[in-house]
Amino acid sequence: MATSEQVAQLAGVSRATVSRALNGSARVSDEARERVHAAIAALGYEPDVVAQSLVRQHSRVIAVSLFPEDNNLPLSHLGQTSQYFYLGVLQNIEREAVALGYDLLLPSRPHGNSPENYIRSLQTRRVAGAIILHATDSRIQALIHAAIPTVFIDRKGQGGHATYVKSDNMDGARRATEHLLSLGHRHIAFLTGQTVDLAGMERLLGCQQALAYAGVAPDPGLVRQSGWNIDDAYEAARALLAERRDFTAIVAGSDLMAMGILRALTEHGLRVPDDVSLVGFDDVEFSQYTNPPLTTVRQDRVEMVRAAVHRLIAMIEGTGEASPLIIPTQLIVRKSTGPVPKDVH
Amino acid sequence: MATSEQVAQLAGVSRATVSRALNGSARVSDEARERVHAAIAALGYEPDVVAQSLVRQHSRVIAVSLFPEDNNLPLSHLGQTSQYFYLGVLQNIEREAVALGYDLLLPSRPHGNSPENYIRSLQTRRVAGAIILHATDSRIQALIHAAIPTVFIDRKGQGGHATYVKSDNMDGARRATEHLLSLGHRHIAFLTGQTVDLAGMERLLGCQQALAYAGVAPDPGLVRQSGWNIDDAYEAARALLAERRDFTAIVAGSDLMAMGILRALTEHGLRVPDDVSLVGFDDVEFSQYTNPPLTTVRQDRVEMVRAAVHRLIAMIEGTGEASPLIIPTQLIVRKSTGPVPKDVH
DNA sequence: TAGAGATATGGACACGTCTACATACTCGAG
DNA sequence: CTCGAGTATGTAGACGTGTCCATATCTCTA
Repeated sequence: MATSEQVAQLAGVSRATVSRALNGSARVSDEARERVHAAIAALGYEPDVVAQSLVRQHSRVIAVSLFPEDNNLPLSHLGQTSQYFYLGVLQNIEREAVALGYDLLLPSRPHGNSPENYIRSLQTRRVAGAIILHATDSRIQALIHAAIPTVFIDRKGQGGHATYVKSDNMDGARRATEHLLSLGHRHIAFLTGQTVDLAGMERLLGCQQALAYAGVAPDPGLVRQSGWNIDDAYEAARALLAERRDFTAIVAGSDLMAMGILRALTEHGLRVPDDVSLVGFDDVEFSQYTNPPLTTVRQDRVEMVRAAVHRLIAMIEGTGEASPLIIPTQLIVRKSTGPVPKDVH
Repeated sequence: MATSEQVAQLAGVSRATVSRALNGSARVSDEARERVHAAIAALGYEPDVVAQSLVRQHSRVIAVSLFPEDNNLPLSHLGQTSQYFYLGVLQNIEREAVALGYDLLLPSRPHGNSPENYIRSLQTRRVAGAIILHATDSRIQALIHAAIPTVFIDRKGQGGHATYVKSDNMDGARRATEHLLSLGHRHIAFLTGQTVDLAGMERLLGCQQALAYAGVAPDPGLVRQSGWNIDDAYEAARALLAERRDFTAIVAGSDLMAMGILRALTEHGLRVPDDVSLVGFDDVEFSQYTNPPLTTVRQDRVEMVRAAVHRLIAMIEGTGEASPLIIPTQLIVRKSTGPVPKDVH
């Protein structure tokens, strides 16, 4: 591990000149620059990132909060969307950040998970900014209050150094519902995760809005909440079926939930889409492999993450805008939706 | 952000005493220690991790290589096991590492993805060790050659500062095959991913070993390789079916591949398990939700990661053993396997 | 030719922490 | 009382880099 001192010695210049030749902060003669680069190549020198962070008072590191604050839940309970959503998000974050020369950090929290400790751990690591996927309201507030550039994904958090990027959940749910309405469905159930989660509430509202616009009276008995995972949705669907309610279509809060619902319907002897139509949300990779392939609302993960990373870096480097962004969704029609059956069961 | 200087001033001692009181490297009087801790509490002081890393010449940071070296492939082509395997792995790594006070880092590679550049980026960041999931042979060799403590997951890499943790792929495949043999199957096809991948080769060997032990002559025409993803397996299964070969059971190289195969079988009018039995590998969460639920070989991800992190930290801190570990697998019998049909199709 | 201005470079300090060494103090034994 | 051993603490350098400031060199003009 060569140091800039050794480079300077070999090149016959001072360390200051080496530093300038590398960072281009001031003018260096062509001759000196050439000698420095030759020495760097000869020694295989690379600047010590840690020392740079110390003297520059900040590092090119972005903290990522990918898992819930209390990372003790099984993955299947990760959160509002499916767990499988997040690996794709992380991969995209990695690709974008790495291309821009930023490291990703998942910091440890030696003193516990309180918002204050989380902030402090970011500060002592001289993190340049943070991308937050799961966060309680108190952590959101703490991050906004601290002067750390932050972008929230799928959470609304906005302030001096914070902004957010999210999908247009309401519009997506509206489109899913309109799709069902256009197929003739009038009795549409909505099974979602907790509406305390922003996405859950927005998707419910979008669904209700479409019904209202079409002049269909909403039936409160057809709206159910459960956990966002397969099992809970399965149970919720079974409960709904047991009540023998009148419906010909279901909008699910997520693709995973749709899979649980699909299973409950199949076990109950109902065919999809012949007897009941089903729409999911997310467009997880598996959705095209369910039986039947799932009609769903696609979230644009690539664009979501691209926008988040670029907004964060704009905030870090003080260039460009950091306004919130709502990303459009897209209805993907596959085989789980069809015309309303002639004889309502 | 308070510094140790300010703490020292408030406590009426020198910076050295503050440092000693925190790190316990030498004796400090009870009175001084108490005053220091009071000052720390009053100022909300926390040591600067960056400065510590610089002076200590190492940091409590573990680099994680989660994605393929060229992170430009779609997730569905991630590698030998399914992508969904890896989020679980990362979550477990996070939980273990964070509990032990280590940060996780996904380093950027400013100068490209060559093994040398990767090593160098780890060194300049003063990383304490690395956990590697995807790696080419050349990167494995480079890591072993560098003096960075490393644990490979599902790759065999061993040397001075490197060891590995992997599932017992051969035994798992053997068990899966024996399960089919015990159900009466004699014509068993094996569809796997590339056997250049260690796991692919081992699983193939395990399958063949079980056949040999049972005295069943292997049919080379029933062994196929494709990509590890759903689509490629689907195509491979279709090709196999088009050849009208004689088989009553299939062992798939992974659960994802099994899903593609399942689809091909279903489209071909074959029922699972009535006409053909099917076994997967991995026990991805979705496997219990396919139709029918998939019989598969479970890899113990939690134990795998726990062992990897603990081995790495043992190597970093110079305590404990760093021997390779082969983790047992477990056969999970669900509904995709059944007795051999009376009339072979 | 002298002086001004531009340009190139080196010296020295700073970032925040750890630690080897030196120093001051305490206490008991001879 | 003195000396030595043991304990507690302060001083000063080190880690590897960036950058301000001063200095040296060069070029051009009056």
